[in-house]
Amino acid sequence: MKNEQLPVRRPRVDRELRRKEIESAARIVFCERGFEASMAEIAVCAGVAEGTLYTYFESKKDLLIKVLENWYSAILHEFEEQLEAISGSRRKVYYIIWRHLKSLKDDAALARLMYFEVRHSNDYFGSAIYELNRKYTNVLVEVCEEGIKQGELRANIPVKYLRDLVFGGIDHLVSGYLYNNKDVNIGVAAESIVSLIFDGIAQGDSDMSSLGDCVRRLEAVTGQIEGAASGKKGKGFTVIGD
Amino acid sequence: MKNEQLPVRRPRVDRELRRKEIESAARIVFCERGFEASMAEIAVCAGVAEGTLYTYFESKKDLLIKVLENWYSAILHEFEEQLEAISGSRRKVYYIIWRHLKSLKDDAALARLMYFEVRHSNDYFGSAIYELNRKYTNVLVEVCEEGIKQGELRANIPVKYLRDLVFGGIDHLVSGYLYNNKDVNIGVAAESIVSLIFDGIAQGDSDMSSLGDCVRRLEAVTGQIEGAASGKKGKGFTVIGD
DNA sequence: ACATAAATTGAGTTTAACTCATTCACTATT
DNA sequence: AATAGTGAATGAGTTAAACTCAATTTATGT
Repeated sequence: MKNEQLPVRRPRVDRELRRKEIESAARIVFCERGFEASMAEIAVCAGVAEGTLYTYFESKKDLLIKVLENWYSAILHEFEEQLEAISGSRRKVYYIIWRHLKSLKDDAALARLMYFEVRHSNDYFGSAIYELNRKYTNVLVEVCEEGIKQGELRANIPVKYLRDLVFGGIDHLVSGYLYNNKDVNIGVAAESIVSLIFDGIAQGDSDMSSLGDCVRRLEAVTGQIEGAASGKKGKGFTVIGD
Repeated sequence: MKNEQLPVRRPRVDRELRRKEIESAARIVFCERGFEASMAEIAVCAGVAEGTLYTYFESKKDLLIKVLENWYSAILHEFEEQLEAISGSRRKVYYIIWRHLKSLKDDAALARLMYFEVRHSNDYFGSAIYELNRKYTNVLVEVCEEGIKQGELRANIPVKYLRDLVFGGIDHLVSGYLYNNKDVNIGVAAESIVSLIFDGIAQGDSDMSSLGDCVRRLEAVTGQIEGAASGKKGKGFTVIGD
């Protein structure tokens, strides 16, 4: 007869509790040592035998994916919540990009694992975390469609391509930084990307574009005022910059 | 010690020739079976013993990287050659994007290996193929800088970010297709990306709407100031700062 | 108390990359 | 032609870590 994981009826230590224990041990070990970390190490950190891990998770990769899932779904939650409070397509898009960059920066170790181990592995597509990621990136699509409806954005934007451009671009941008812990100024990065996306690179009407610049500068100034008023320090998030 | 039977055939060949033999055998096997392919299989295909592989290549990954290097440098060569014949920033950028997409489509198996196995592995950065890739993507940067000089493109483009956006975006776009052999219409994809990059997504057709947009933005900024004055703001995202 | 179910264990299995002492093909020297 | 020297080629053996499973321990229902 075989020992398989079954619906919990009579946990010695509550099964969900232990699962959480293992997940948080794994998070710690993975963050410290990357995917090189052995299951033995994780077992030690969680205070269980190696074999036990396999009664909770199918494989090492599976365990890693669960860890990243927890992380990601927390981000997604905050993400959707905050976005509601922001008005204007450009500001919304800016927030999406900025927040995404911030997540990657704040949890660089996890982002690194996501990027290097999961994102491009064969079992990523179709996984729960893939779906999470779709939902996450789709927020941009929704914001754009709303912007089109409001007349803030041109009607014929290939929205799906835009999504790939933005999130793929950020991946590409950040992966270099993730590798050797260089610092990214996420404010500058976000504004650069937004300006590319919104204004394009073609030489347009110079009056108009300088007006846009003017507005952006005003917004930056506003931020200074606001920051001073609310007494917030606000480390390094500049709307404009280069 | 235990080498008694020797049904061995051992042609001794020029070292560079044999290296090429192994590389092309590896290319075939990797393309067919992916990185799952074992060194034993590659050895059989190349008609040598497994150990021999290790006198030419440090590791399996090293061998794969060499295979991809050959592929990539051929692409790069054609790339630079063709580009000279094209005039106009937009047409050049279109070609870069289109040609890149075409390479990925034509050699999907290799692209897949590049994407899933090499691109995000730890020893990618600093490798020769990384340098090749830099050179490759830098062509876009050069084209843009030329376009700015010619006055075809706006002067203040954050060119590095543009590069990440384009190539990262394409990666992102294609990786989905690479996974399940869906078809991509590279013409449509290339044009969509070019239009995004050049024209942006902002509504900018008429002077009026552009001005209206500016006014709306200014109003929003004013609102920020007012909000700041009343001191009300959650922990959440503010347009500026955080 | 006892039987039973299930959680836990760690020694053992597996698998494939990688190593290295040895063999032997080839060349230069006599 | 014989011999020695060089280094390419070999494949059995090593290793390391993910994963398995029969046995063990512990909690619970009757």
